Amino acid sequence: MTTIREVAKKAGVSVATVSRVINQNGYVKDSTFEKVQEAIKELNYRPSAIAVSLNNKKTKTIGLILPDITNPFFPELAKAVEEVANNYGYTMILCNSSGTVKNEIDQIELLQSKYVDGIILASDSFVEKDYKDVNLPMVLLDRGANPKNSSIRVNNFYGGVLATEHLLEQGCIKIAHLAGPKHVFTGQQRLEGYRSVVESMKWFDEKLVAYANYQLDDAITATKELLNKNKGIDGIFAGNDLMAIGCIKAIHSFGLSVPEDIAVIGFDGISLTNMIIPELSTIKQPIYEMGKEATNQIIKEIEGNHKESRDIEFDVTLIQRESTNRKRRPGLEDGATFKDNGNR
Amino acid sequence: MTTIREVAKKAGVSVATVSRVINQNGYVKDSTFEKVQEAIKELNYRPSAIAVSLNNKKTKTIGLILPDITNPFFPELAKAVEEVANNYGYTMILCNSSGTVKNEIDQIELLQSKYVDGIILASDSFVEKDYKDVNLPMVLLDRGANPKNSSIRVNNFYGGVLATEHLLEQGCIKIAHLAGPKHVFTGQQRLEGYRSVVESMKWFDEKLVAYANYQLDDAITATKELLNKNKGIDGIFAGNDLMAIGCIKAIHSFGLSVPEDIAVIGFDGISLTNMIIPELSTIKQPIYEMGKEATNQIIKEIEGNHKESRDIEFDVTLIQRESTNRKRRPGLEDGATFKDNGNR
DNA sequence: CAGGATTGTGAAACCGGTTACAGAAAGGGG
DNA sequence: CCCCTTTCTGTAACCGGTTTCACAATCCTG
Repeated sequence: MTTIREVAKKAGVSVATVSRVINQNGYVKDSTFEKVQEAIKELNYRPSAIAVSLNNKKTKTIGLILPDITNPFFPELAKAVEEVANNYGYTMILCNSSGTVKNEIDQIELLQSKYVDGIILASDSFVEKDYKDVNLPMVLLDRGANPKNSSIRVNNFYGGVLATEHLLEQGCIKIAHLAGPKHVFTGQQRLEGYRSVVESMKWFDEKLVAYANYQLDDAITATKELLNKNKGIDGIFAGNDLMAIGCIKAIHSFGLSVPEDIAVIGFDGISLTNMIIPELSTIKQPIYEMGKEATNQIIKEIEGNHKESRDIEFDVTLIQRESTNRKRRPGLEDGATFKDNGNR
Repeated sequence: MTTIREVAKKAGVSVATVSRVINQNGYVKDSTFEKVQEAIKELNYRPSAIAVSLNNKKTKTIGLILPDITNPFFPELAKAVEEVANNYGYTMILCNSSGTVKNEIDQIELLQSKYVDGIILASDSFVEKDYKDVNLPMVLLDRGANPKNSSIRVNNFYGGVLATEHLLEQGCIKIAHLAGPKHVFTGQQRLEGYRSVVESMKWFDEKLVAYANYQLDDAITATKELLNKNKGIDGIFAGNDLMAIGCIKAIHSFGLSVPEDIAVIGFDGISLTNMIIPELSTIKQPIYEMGKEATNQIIKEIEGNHKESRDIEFDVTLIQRESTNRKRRPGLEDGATFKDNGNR
């Protein structure tokens, strides 16, 4: 690798001048500028990002910590972060925390010692007391608010309301909720949304709430149990899309069908939802937007002099698809399956 | 941030001694060692990774370049890379190339100037002449071989054979192939595998091969076209799982069902395949293993003195699920749908 | 044309570590 | 007790840039 001193020698100037040419600051005579540029080109010189970082204490790198990149919610987020970061000349280090607080803390330590300029923490545990000595910009995604850090999230409570009311509108008269883990912020909020709608209804019963860990397999087990313990369930609001898919699989395993026997709605709006059959109704979060905004915010905090932290709440939207479509279109027999009649 | 000099002052020793304590090399008297350790603890000192890197020209960072993290094949790969890298004390920078060669080259340049120690290039374009002046370890994933770099891949040709033969065994008598993009290595190989099995058959016709870009939407369009142009197709081998899902959706839109009317098999073995209904048969690649091995190899090349590059080929396996299950179980009417009879 | 402002350039300190080297202290053998 | 190892520690150079400061050259103005 060529160094700035070699360039200086070749161009017959000092390293200071070369540095000025590279950063286009300070006074440099036109003819000198040319000479240096030429030397740079000839030697195929690129300044060492490390040496630069050692001076200005910026690495142009941000860390993204998330529970598990294989959870379909996160790739879209990661993509947004990476793209926006790249646009601003930053690169992104990705860390899977597996959702445990210990890993999260380790990852934060590691990122700090690698001198990332900021961290986006998209993990979901509640704990925050342990991050006390993180003194670099950090934005929180999908977590409880915190006076010190900016946070990005959606109105999970309202989403829960929306999902539940949608099932009611579709004529469901006994609606269960498959909630996310108890210690997870988003899961709690969505559950509260559901509860606020149904708790006054006469059919409501605490047994209609089950918990699972936001994963498919766990959701299948939990749904089977739910259906065994309760008679007459005709709608399920699942805490996320992955679990909604688990619901559907469990329902099918009982010989029932979706949405005819039981309508199912998820939460998140991952792209998976329109890949499965039946296509899944869901409460959509603007995932890409959230990642984009988180990245904008972290970069603003890194580069801005004033570090005003902000709380940004995005809206969720109901996406209605087949899995909750119980009001059949006129002209179709009840129970018939929809078909696009292609052009064959 | 505290520096090594502050620690030295606090412990009443020189920076050299502190450095010796940190790296546990050289001679240090026990009592001095203790003193220094104590000072380190008290000041909560962590050496700057940047300063260290400046000396030894290692950043303990590897870059992973892939076409698109939202393609479900890649998160699993990324996870493997990240986990193994972490185990060895490395962190991972993630880059989406969007599959274009220009971006790839830009990303490689960027990673080089950030002094990553090695790169895993999991992208799929053919071009390699442009990487001539990459002089740091690089392993190629799912690409054509290259004498200079190690490569990891599966036997895509054999996978194509396996998929096609499986459809034949299931009684299909006119099998189409929805191939990946023409310029992509894996797509070509899989197509060749298919072709080798069917080209001698009397029903074979070039019109049974369609191309799409490995994406869902594109696959839907291509499949519709395929079905319009050919009569009597009863089996489709899709170049990857995402396209297989597109196939199924297209088939449904024609009012046909899978696997009764048309059997469908994919390629990759992403976890999505057992989420959809019907569950998708596929040719499974050991994705996690591949990522793990790629990372092991890159670290070996980084840390090892000898840089023997290796070509590693993994085996693919046929996973049979509902989407190709045309040999009904005894006792079930033809055309009936399978149901687990839960315990309700 | 004198003298201040502006422009152009280089030497050297600095960022925060590692390490070669040299010298001091302690230990061991004759 | 002297001398030679071995153990211990500090000084200073170095990694590859940026930046301050001082000084030189040029320009402008009265």
